[in-house]
Amino acid sequence: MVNVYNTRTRSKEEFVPIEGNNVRMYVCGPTVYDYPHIGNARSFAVFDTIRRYLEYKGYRVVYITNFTDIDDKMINRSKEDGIEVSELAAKFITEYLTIAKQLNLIPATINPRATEHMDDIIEMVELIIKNGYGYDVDGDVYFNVPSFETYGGLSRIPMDDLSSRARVEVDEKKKDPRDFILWKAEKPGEPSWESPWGKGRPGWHAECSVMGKHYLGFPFDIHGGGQDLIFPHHENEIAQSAAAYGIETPVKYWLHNGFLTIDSDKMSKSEKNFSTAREVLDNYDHQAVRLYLVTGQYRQPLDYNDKAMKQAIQSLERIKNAADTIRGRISILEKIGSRESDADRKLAEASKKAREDFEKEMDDDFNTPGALAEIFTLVREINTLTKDVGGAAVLREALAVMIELVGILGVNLADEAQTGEGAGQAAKALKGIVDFLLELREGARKSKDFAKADQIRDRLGELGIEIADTKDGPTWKMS
RNA sequence: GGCGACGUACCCAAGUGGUAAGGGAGAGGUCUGCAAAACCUUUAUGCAGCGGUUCGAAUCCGCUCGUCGCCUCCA
Repeated sequence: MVNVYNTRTRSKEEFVPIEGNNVRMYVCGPTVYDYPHIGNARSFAVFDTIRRYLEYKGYRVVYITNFTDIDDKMINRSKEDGIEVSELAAKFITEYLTIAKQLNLIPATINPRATEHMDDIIEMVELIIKNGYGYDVDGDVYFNVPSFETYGGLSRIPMDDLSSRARVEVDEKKKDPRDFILWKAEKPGEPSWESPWGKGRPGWHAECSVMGKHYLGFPFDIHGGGQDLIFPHHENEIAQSAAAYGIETPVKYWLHNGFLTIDSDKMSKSEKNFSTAREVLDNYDHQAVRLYLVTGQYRQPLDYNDKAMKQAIQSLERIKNAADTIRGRISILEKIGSRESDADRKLAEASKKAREDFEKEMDDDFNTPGALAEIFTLVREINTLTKDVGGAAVLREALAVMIELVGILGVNLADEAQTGEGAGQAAKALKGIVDFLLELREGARKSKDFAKADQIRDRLGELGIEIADTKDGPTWKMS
């Protein structure tokens, strides 16, 4: 049983999909006007992990994450750069997809774009007007907040409080200072679409409501995004969707991830205080970055700094070493044959327990640090027991569990270099050659010719083949 | 001003009523020709502070201090 913290109710709730085993999930995607920063990457990684875990639990997940490719920021940036809005969008969509791949995100079921859904957006605005929640003034269409009684339900901002804060640019056209714009009348030189109110473009994040409805239907199960989207973005989204389609609760569970900070300050584009995902991924191992992003529970703030990254690198290394230890032992067993012992039973037990404990942590609102701790417990068991395990099947099972659990966190251990187990004639030959050299080296070591032994190890090391001596003989791996 | 989050060892970070997970770093040790890895021991009588409730609190309540966020484009 999975429990999730629902922002709407401010409490943990048992996760029960609306429809059987199917989970419909929408995560706010990037506005493609600039390079995503590492904080954006956290959001991507967090929701990817949530998705992976739900799939692991046997749910069938439809996962939608959008590209917002038309809004003020898009227009402003395209003017600055002197390129078309569509060109700008194409550039950063490519960038996003590259980062997504490097972070090992499972591709979304669909990545819809706002500009592909103009008809739907216009239809929604029409419905809002028709239902008495919106009005048109000279080509601008506003949502009338006071007419929507439950406004503020998600962010829990009292209506009165909102009305007293008409401080920034009071728009004379608005009936009420709290009203927000749904459709903006065309300005010269900006992209626009035909509508019943004249040429124009969407104002707020209408696309999220529209695409959520289009691909998932209301109500759907999970809507995710960063905490900064709670107000006004998601508050408005609920109001729009409810007002247009008459659905009281368009989304069952609202999940919001905490911020990633830099030196304890919020990362923010407007403050020029951020690192782009690109810089980070160029500087550090991709898998380590991914692991780092889930070292904190997703709702808590997470600080980004060199030290945190170094720790993630160490953690990843420890996990990889354990996997290599098993692989090395398997290859040794191929030579010396099996000889089962008490350790076999213990390791089998540890694998089973690791899976159970991992699930217990993840069931509790996706507690990734706790889940990671359970993985490390298994790592310790592996490191302690493997040298005495005699059955390859037990080792393979432990390795499979490791790979699967770590995989939920987005780290791919399966593709790691294996000790010559790869298919193909070249791989076979390589394995034979290295094994032969190791035999020679063992001979040298026996006759205390350490100079020669070290020479072999050093030369292989230069070629990217690392040797490790164990009690039952040497193992090697590609580094 | 309104709303909210947080404060756990040198660092990161779980735990939310039953007597402090895990990782990193440090120290000591084991193994080892050396190396790498690994293993063992060790590092918070205490969880911002002060009160209260309780047989029992890091966990609940109150107050204080501190940090941060949202309320305006932002994951």
